[in-house]
Amino acid sequence: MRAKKNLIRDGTTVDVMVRAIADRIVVGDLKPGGKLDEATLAERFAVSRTPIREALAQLAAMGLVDRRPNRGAIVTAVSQAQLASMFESMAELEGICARFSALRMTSHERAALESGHQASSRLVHLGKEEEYEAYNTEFHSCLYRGAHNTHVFELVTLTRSRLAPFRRAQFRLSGRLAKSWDEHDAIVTAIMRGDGNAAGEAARVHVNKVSNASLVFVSGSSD
Amino acid sequence: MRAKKNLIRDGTTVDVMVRAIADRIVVGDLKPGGKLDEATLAERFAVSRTPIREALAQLAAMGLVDRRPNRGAIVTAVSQAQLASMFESMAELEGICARFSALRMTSHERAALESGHQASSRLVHLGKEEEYEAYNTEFHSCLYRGAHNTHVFELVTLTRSRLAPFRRAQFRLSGRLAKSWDEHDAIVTAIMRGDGNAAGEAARVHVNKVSNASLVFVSGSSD
DNA sequence: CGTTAACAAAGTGTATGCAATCGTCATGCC
DNA sequence: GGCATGACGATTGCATACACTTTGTTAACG
Repeated sequence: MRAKKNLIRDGTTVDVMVRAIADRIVVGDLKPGGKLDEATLAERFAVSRTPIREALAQLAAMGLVDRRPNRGAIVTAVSQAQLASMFESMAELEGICARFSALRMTSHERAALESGHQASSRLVHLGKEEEYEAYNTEFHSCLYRGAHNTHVFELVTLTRSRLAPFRRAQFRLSGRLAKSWDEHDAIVTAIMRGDGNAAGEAARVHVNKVSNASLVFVSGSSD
Repeated sequence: MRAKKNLIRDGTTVDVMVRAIADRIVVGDLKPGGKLDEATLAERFAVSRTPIREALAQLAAMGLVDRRPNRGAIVTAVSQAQLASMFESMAELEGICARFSALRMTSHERAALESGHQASSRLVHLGKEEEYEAYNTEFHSCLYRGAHNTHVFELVTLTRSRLAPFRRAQFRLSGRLAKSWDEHDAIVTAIMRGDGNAAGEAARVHVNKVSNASLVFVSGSSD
């Protein structure tokens, strides 16, 4: 009876709701500061309030929504300062991952990283923004995994997911694609040399560039 | 006030449950791998299953419990490797905080940090472990706040809370108190000089020492 | 006319009931 | 005798109902 929905039924209904609501927030259907009415959401997704409540609790734990006791949930309004702090954190975390990757990646991981990186240059020359963005995600994931530190992986994944809505449009900036590749190249090169500090620094520089590119859009669109 | 029940009602019942269950886990009443039966917990705390469920969801988001669909929740069993990765993360995060603190602390924050640090030397000479541990917490909190980065603050606070159960006994090691103070001193000195890199390095060294001291106990007590 | 208090409506928080799912045990077949 | 399959029990997951808190509005009093 439940496996008939058009939604993918990976896990429990709560999980589906979490992703559904998170998507709405990320897409922009639900704006920062907007109230999240439990009954309305329940009706909209044709479920009861209980899974909605649990989903909101999880989203609150993720930081996507704010939940005041007895006063409902609202979409977290991230200030410019908070956003900047998150990007800064991201740069630091990626720096850590890159440094650890340079010191700890297995030969197999190194090979995969470099081959993917070299292959991605094709996407740059062809100007395939969408595909490059997909590869870019994979590239960074490689770094996170290569650090061989489960907790850092968690932290960096969490931060990245929170920043996802704001990172979307950065590749629209002219020349950003090629610059991104060059920055990746610096990271890969340092990792291949086993130079942890250089890799970390390169990664920090890279993310800071991305941050600036992204903040341009946000500052233009937000209040 | 709303405190008509015998229980202290700080916030919502769910919050109380979260803290209560988390306490049980931290204290050791609930051992890693132990099953968390919703009905049992509900009866034990004299509430219904609903707030227990929400509490478990939050605890799962915090990482203290694992929740398999339809199979209940169990206390997260942290492996030695995971624990090491968390301590390592902690060292990196504290390093970041110390570096930022060196560059960004206000004069008022610097003064508070140094005066507290100097005052703590008295606790070391008197061998007041309990009080020093309390001060130690405050010392590190100063660093977290001094970094002036809300997201890093969140991450480091989260990690610290997860490590709390394992950090408990470290000050029992002989001479750890004095060594801890010396390490603090190196951090404070670097921050006062405004030397970010030195402060970060000193903080990393410090936390790594703490990690080793703590892992000694864990390895001795765990499987 | 402004301020405050009380009431009403809306929405969250909690409790309980029912359905679906998973684990276990027993029985039958290979 | 061992393994697979089916049924039963236990526990989780979801839905609904009710109680309490909050907030906005209105009316009365200063």
